[in-house]
Amino acid sequence: MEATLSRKEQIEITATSLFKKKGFSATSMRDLANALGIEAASIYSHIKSKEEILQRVCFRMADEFFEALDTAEGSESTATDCLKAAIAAHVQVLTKNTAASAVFLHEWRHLSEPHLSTYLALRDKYEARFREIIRSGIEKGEFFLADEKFAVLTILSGLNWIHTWYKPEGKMTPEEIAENLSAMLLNGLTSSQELTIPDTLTQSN
Amino acid sequence: MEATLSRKEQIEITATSLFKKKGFSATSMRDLANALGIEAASIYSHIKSKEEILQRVCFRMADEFFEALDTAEGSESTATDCLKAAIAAHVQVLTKNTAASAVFLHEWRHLSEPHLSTYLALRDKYEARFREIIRSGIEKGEFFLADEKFAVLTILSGLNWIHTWYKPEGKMTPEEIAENLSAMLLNGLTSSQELTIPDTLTQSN
DNA sequence: CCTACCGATCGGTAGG
DNA sequence: CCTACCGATCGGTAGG
Repeated sequence: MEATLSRKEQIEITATSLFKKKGFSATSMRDLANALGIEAASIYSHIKSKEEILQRVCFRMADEFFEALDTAEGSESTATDCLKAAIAAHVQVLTKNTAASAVFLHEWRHLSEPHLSTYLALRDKYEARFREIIRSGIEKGEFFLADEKFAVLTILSGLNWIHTWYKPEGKMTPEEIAENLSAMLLNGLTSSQELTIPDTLTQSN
Repeated sequence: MEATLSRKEQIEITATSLFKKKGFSATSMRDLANALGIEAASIYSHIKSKEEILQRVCFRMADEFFEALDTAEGSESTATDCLKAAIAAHVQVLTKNTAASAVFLHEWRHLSEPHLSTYLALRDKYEARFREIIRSGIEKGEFFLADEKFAVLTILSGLNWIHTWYKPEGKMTPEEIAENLSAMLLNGLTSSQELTIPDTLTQSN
């Protein structure tokens, strides 16, 4: 599997993992070089700057989130099913690469302009898609709430902790995680639509 | 108001705000000195190290969260009311000081040992208190879910984005925010227990 | 991909 | 609270 990775891809993957663990600012190019087994100066034959790595990770992840959402929104009729599909799509992307997800969610503020503004605009566009799903659900009488923006941010925030503990070898599949989250967020704790989920989760931290 | 603050408190408050905006690692002592209008070396007459500031903020916030939870849990009978009170208490602490909350939630990983382990143990203890509320609610037939740990992390994650946009002069009070969040998390989007909340929120970012 | 190196900046100390 | 300064480390370049 690793044999087919270019040096540039290896650098990106290793950097992403370090950025997740220590944060972008606290990760030095010498840390990265050390993890790769080369000298710091050698990294610059493959990338232009430390920030370029961050940019590539952030915007690649943004692409993936939009692509997953496009597919999810395509075929659903009710707002409820559409939201469930959007949640499942979001969880799929988060679990597919937890390190890149963590960097996307937490390290974007170290982007310089104009990349920072681009990033924030993309994020707002993504949230707007969710807002529209909620709004249409309210209109159709499927959802009951006063404020779409508030609801969307609560939902996304309720999904975006998954990267902290998810491991592919854990007991829950991404599909099961998505179902569980949809059930909690759509029906709440007090609804009796219980789910059958293994009660042992992969430990966080 | 500011007149009664000691220099040490001024340093802590200014540092907290910078740590929130730029992150702990990307904030230099010269940034901090500049914001205070003094020389970097002068800061060290009041504090021992940069990390000491982070430690003080993190553990003071931990204290506040526990204290608020103690009060909340004191007087409630049903698990539902207890959870609502715990959510309201958590939101109160988050909104009382958004900068310190952001540092508490996101910068703790820059703590060195043994502080890091202490921090993680405290966080687990806090989460365990929520788990116990949920567990007792399941036992009493108030809540329906398969996994307390998963539920608690989703709930807390659904609350912990508030510091990114809350401003005291905004349209929603902390009490209204807490009610809104309790309604979403306990009843879900599909329940018709609608709330009357101003539909204009303080803008995020 | 390496050696050799750059200027800038880091957290922090000495001594007043 | 300041001046003066420390050794270490930073991101990055030159030249091979």
